[in-house]
Amino acid sequence: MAVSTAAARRVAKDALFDGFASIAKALASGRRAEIVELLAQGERSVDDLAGELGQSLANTSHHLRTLARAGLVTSRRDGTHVHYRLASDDVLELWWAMRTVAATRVDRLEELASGYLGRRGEIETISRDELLARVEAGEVIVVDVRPRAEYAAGHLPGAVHVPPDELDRLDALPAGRDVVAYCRGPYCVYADDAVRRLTRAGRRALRLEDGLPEWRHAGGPVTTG
Amino acid sequence: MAVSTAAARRVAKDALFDGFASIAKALASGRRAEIVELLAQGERSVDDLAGELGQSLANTSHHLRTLARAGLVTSRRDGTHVHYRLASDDVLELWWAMRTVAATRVDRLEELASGYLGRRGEIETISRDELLARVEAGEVIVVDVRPRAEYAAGHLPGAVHVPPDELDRLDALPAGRDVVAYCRGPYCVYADDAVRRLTRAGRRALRLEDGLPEWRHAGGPVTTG
DNA sequence: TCGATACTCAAGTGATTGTTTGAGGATGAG
DNA sequence: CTCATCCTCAAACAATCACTTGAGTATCGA
Repeated sequence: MAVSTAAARRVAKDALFDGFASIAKALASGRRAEIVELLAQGERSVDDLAGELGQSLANTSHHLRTLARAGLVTSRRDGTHVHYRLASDDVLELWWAMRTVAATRVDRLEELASGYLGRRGEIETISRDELLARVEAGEVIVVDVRPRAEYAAGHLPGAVHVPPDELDRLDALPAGRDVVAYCRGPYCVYADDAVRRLTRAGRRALRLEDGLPEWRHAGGPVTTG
Repeated sequence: MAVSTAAARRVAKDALFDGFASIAKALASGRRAEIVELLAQGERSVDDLAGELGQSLANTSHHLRTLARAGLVTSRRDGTHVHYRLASDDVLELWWAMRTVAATRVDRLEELASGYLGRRGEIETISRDELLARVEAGEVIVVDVRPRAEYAAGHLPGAVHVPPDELDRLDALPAGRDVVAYCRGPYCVYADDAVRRLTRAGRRALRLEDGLPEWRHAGGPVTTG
């Protein structure tokens, strides 16, 4: 009797921890991690995501259903489109916790990051608090270099929008002030690309340490539309 | 050239996000999640963990090496024993973030939890702050119901140690004060077992909302030895 | 009603993973 | 040295997973 109770507890405990692990399973794919990072900017349709991921529609749909089954995303239908979004802010925090652990614990991560983002040594960064102060002092021009839909879904007040396929518009920014570019987050290339272009043109340019989702989550002011 | 650059970026981005996902992969097993929960109490030897998990030594070793390869745990040799421990507090926070998301987003989780822990409706809980206040007022007896090694590795100052295989020693606790039991964390049975036993015996007993690792991480006082 | 678009589903394939088994390496005791 | 203990490694199997292909469903506009 005591034996069977212990065995039953074992089975129940395994089932409970398999339940916890189901969350990690859902994130245990680079493609699904990319999806979460994209959905952190706001909701997206399936084929929008498929295009951004460079994956087939069917495969993207499959990944999204895996995330939905785990409870990490929800969907809503709008005509023929289905829009997916993160289920809650907890999911964002989990994703960020994962990113943090990866950055500090995975040996090859720095190498992988610079393989995608390029050498970052030359790129100057600025923290949220510093940026807030310099914005209020009117010292900087803030540039949002994310695609249109993401800018529309929310951006820093007063930010100039320069979508990534029109980076040449950076050349027309009024002179005299430093430029701070931001994008999706610390592992997004857009702001790096912008800062490199501006620096090459002889301007002082910096990138915000992290992206809009982190800014919003930290309670920073955000404008939509 | 622009095409090949875009394709190269795609490959590099996939590799980077596969790097992030490697962390989730390491946690994407109920057995490994149990290992992390156990290591949250302090370092443990391989066969100690194997016994606690109800898994073979070889399999436990294999899981530990998977966690080590992902950078989540480290090991040190002591004679014939190899002791594993969590690599950093970030790992703890990641595990807790995962637990939180699971609790709020996985539909079946409540059911799985009560399958292991039993109905918890009747068990009264107390928060960290409340407990600190009542301890300082001398109003409660605090009982640590974890196994010996974990108590030795750190416990609440003044806590009485009643290991889970000697729960009958609860009957000898001095009367007149409420009893607060704590154990490994919110998904550990030991404190529940203790509270149920005390309640059945007619005493007022509560369980601390979470366990020692959460207490320590929140800056609560901890005694070792 | 018809076609087009956006998405989901099912089946299949190659790759990866969890577990067991059995052998082998490292350490300490005698 | 030999033996026992603790742990790791390699091989092998079934189970699971990622992605593709092709078919099927839902919605909208004409």
